[in-house]
Amino acid sequence: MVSQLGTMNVTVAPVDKFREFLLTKKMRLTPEREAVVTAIYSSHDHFDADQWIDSLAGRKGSMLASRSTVYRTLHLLQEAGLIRKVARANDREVYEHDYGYPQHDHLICKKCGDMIEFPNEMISSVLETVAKEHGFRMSGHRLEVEGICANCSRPPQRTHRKLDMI
Amino acid sequence: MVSQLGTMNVTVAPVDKFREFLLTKKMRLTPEREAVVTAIYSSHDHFDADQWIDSLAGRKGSMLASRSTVYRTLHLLQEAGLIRKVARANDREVYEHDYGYPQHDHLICKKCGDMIEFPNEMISSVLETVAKEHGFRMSGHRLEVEGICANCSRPPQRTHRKLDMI
DNA sequence: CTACGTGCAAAGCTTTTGCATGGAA
DNA sequence: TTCCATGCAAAAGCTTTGCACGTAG
Repeated sequence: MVSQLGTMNVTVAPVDKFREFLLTKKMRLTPEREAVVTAIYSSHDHFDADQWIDSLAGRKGSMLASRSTVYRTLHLLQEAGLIRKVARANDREVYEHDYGYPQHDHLICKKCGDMIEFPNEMISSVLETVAKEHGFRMSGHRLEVEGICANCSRPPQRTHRKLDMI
Repeated sequence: MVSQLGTMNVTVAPVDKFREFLLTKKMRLTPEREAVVTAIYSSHDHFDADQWIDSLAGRKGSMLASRSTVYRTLHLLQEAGLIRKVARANDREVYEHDYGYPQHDHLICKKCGDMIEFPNEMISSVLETVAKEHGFRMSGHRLEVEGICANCSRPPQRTHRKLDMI
């Protein structure tokens, strides 16, 4: 059957893929692990551990997963190929979905911190060539392009407020 | 006059460039800062903070620069464009010279940790195109290609010892 | 005399780990 | 019963920072 997740070009939902992965390691898809996966796949934004710790372990009464479990699950999800580290911001690892979405890298604005995705077929093919030349078995890459985004490099021109006519 | 540093294609020695940079910030090239620069530029290997802390702050009697100073100087050297972060290994930032050497990126073996440099003109030009398309003012990039190096991917074939014939 | 620098030690932060408890098979 | 998992709290480990003292100009 086909996935009901419109934008994704996969047939197996992330949670299911994760379950499969866990099976191969004799591990279980616990409610906690499921909560983490669900949370992470509820949106396609970049994220770091803390975000989910806040929302999953934050509320005292109804904890969905503890800090430790979030971290532990993040590792598992990486192994499973469901997420990957894309950058490092504020001393935290930044992750993103790595399943069901086209390959891309990021332009990172060092002023506003915005991360702009761009497709990386060109780069991948260059890297494959390079790797082959070196007898290097490439398994992945991480490319952070640093600079100032269009918005932030606009001249002083005060940040558009309601009324912009003097 | 021309640099006496054979392999480098610069006319101003690193230390001097650093001094110039410091001047623009009303800072001084202290003996400690000089020691750090000298140490770092004594070889072209990749390095992390700890390496220099060990060798500069290690000996009790004759400390050349303290832990704090090494870290502080590393930041300055980055600002000055003399070094750059290239990767992250063992939870430490890995730096390399970023002055007087041709642009390149790295293939990083996740087995032995070896870092293989390769020229990146192709990649840079792709990135410049991409950046332009997004009105992004690129100032640099960091590319880590992960995989297994030729050496490590060779079949079991025991690591060549002295006698390799049975 | 004033501003810049340094070393020391303590603090900061994210991420990891040890341990006792709890639950699925 | 036997593992696999979790939460809590403490530990780890790199890097940063506050502070008091020195010292170049």
